[in-house]
Amino acid sequence: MDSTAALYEELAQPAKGLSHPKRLLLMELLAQGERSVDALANASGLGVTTTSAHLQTLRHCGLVARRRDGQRIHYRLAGDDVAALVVALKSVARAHRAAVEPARRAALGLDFADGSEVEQIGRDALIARAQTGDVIVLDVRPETEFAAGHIPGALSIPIDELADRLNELPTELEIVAYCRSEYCVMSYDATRLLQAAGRRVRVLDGGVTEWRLAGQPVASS
Amino acid sequence: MDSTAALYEELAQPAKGLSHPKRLLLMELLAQGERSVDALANASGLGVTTTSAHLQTLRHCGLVARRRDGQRIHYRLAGDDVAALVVALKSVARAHRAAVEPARRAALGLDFADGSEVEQIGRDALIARAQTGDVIVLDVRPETEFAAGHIPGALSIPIDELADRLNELPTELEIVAYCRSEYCVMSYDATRLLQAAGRRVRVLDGGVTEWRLAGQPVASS
DNA sequence: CGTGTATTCTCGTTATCTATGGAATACACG
DNA sequence: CGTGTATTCCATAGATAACGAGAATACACG
Repeated sequence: MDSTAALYEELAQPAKGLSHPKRLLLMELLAQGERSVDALANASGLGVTTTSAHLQTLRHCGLVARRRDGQRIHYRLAGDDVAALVVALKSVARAHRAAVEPARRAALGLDFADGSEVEQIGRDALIARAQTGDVIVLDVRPETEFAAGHIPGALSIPIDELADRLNELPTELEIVAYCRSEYCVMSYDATRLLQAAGRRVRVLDGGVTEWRLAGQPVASS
Repeated sequence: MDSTAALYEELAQPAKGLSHPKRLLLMELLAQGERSVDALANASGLGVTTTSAHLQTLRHCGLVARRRDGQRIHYRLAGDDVAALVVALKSVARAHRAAVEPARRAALGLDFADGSEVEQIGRDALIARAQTGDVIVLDVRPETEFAAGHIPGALSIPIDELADRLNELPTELEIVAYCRSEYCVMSYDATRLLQAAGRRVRVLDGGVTEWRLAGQPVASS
């Protein structure tokens, strides 16, 4: 193998890491903050062994780094450029692959019998609305992900607990729900639940990952 | 397979396309402009059958599009977002994989026994220098790629012909050579040749692909 | 409507990747 | 220093991908 082939072999490695759907899912989870192997296994539905193997692959591709803390090992994205690469990848897929949009609508549950659509709100529009104070920004991700980084001023009610904690949401204000990313189902599930309860809800266009990469502030703890 | 898995399967496809070194090389060639299958086979060193198969793969991944013109079929990148994705991929590889830098230096021939380094010049610095007019911008790619798009005002002398056409370059001006991209060897080969002939040469940091994606003007024909 | 050229298709061989169970390792805790 | 937990290593069977030679297809040209 000549040196040029060797160079392209090296340059292609990160793409190899992202080329498996389960690894892409792991990257999306890691974009929410660092996580241990078995937390990732639980969240992804993979076996621990398989998860570990995929994380090794991602590490050798240069996409993730890890840190030991006692018995467990926490993996994290290797950098913000990696998060941006993942977002760019998904954006290219959506723009140039016809099969993505129906798959997205199916996964997010956007195809209603009555033809209604979930209303979205852009980042800039949300920022403008938030300044007038007449909107509740609702983070429906699990608590650990909220703690690792969220939109300043957002209220945290994980999707699993939302049905039982409806009373924490003032009835007179519009709600804007968000979760991990453009392709995460949680904010859409939350919207259906809240709409059934008679609330006015919109979904933020893009999750906290896109928010952060756009240079918007993120609060933690 | 549930619908979420199906969605990630779809989103990962473009990465699958970029995950093979030869396909990444084809993408780099296509970033210079559209090309027929056998032109790509020749330029990449692959067999025609294999090249065609890789192009099919890239097409199904949504990374390239094609156009029939008589007997031949011209492939092209599916869009500028795709070119940007490829650049971002290479950038991530370089930033997070230790093996990339030595492979790059080996492929570009940057390791000299005397420890000397090739001098680079950034885009902004080149633009500033070009306005004073005391610099020759030299495009050393094949003529067809120059025709498809080049830096305005650049002089075209393909690397193969450079040794025979040295007299076309004024001796009193500094030369800035460029080619396809950050990882393309041609401008470095040209630099060595020109330095041996006693010329003062620098290499543009990034090729015409990065130039275009940075929003700089590109001339064609 | 035959001939030549460019591209794609078919198919078989070989190599690589994935998932998983069980063993091995690393660390914390009493 | 044994026990329990988290992670990685090892071996393997099944699936998928790469390559190239030859056949088939699509088009241009006379």
